[in-house]
Amino acid sequence: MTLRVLNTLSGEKEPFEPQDPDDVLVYYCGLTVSDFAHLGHARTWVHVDTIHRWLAHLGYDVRHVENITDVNEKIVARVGEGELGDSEREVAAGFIDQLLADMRALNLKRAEVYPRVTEHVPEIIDLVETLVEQGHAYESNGSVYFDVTTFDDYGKLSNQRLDELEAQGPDAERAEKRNPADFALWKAGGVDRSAVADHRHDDREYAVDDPTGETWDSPWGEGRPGWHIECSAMSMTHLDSTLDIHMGGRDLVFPHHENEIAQSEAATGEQFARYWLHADLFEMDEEKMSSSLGNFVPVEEAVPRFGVNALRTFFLSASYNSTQTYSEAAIHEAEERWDRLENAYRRAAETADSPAARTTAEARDLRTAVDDTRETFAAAMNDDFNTREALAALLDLSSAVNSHVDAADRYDYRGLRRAVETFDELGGEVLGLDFAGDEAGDASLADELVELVLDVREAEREAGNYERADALRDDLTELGVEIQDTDDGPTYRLG
RNA sequence: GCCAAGGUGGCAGAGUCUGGCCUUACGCGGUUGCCUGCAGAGCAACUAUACGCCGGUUCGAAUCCGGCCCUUGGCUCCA
Repeated sequence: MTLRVLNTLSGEKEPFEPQDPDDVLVYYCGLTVSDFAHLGHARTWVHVDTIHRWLAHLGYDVRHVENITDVNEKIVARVGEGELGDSEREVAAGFIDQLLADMRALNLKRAEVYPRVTEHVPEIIDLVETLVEQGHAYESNGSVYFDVTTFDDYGKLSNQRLDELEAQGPDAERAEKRNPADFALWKAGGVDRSAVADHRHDDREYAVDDPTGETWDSPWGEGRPGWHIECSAMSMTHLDSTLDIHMGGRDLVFPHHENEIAQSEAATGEQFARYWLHADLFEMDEEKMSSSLGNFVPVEEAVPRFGVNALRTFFLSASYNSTQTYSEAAIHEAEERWDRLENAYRRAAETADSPAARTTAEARDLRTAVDDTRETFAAAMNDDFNTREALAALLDLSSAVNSHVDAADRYDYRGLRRAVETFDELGGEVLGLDFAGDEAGDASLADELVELVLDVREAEREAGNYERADALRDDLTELGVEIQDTDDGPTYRLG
């Protein structure tokens, strides 16, 4: 069973074959740090993370690089607000800290490296020089532009035709360009004032009227890197001239990724990325959620509110390559699904530990269900990362566990253990759900106290004092301890 | 205008590439029964024959072909 992925480059699902059979070189276009990350970013992250996890599960050594763009007119505009920092670097640093915290909160696997533009200016200048020497780029007024007419394949990713394209970039740039679709590799002088003005929020006061961004020396004078060039320079620096997988949001296909291909392939003469995977966008009221539209829910707010497991389940309930819409009802539904999984997990783990559990020759129903789940799950993930079906497979296993525990008078120890392992491996390792989270940490004293209260409650129940028993349960519930009575006695979960 | 993705039951959302073995996948919501001192969790069943519209191909189409309508995204910073 081989992995097949939808490649934007061909528009088709293709068998996945990395250059090296053991490694996968993954580059993910990360954020520009001019604002807080929102649920739209979170959704893409979770899918990229799950793809990473599945590749690792298949046995590949995943070399994952994810850039952070910390040079941008929008960041400079934030400097002008005067509250977040006095320089482009300072503002960026604050958002980067938050970004990394958000990623941890979402239980994302760490990338090998998170390269930043400010740390790679020499590599960027080298690459631009190469392109100028090759005749693919030209200087104009101290800026350097890529000449799109020198790259025959321009438009192959987004199916754009040069003569249909509208001019890129701010007005001031256009006069300097040979062709309307040429794009800046290097921008002369300081920050583009008109671009900064565009990014300012109208309803804010500006402490600094004329903020400036950082500039660097270059063969063309003082200046700043263009938007697209950093991804080419950094992916070549940290990975290779040819990537196996390049991922990003659908909104980056054009012009960002198209331009990355042009400048990279022109410079190296090699294919830039073999597979392009694009995550579709997250919508809010039939509009994409975005910082610039102001219609976003920050990750920082959403994680504590909904919980990381419910959020991941929510995002994974739709394909990475289809759009998804924000709605509290939908997130609530995902929370219910997650609860169902977690319930079955605990039930399987607890039942396996009960004295009535043993391995018998008969009653193989659960083991069969586990095998089915693993097979269905793998088939779903191998079919372009169909996470919704993968979740469905685990939910089927949940049903099987529940039916088994409800129906059997002797529990299948091995089947229950295998169910637990499967939840851990597929739900935990691959989908990034945290089954053990509630029991982790130093809850031992809390556990003992809860058990003490439950013992008292059991005694009251046996004595028929249901009012006192229920009062204890209510009190525990209020403290965030959920109680469930089962045939084998009460169980609880610390909220 | 050009390019791309999509329109599936009350909601959400797979399936479309590789026509039938597809089934209101999985789940949420609703109803009923079982279990329970109660609650929760769970189990069983039900929720009138859904696939944007119109044609076509086919023994057979959600799935293929043609046309049309609508939505979203990109062509300006963007995950």
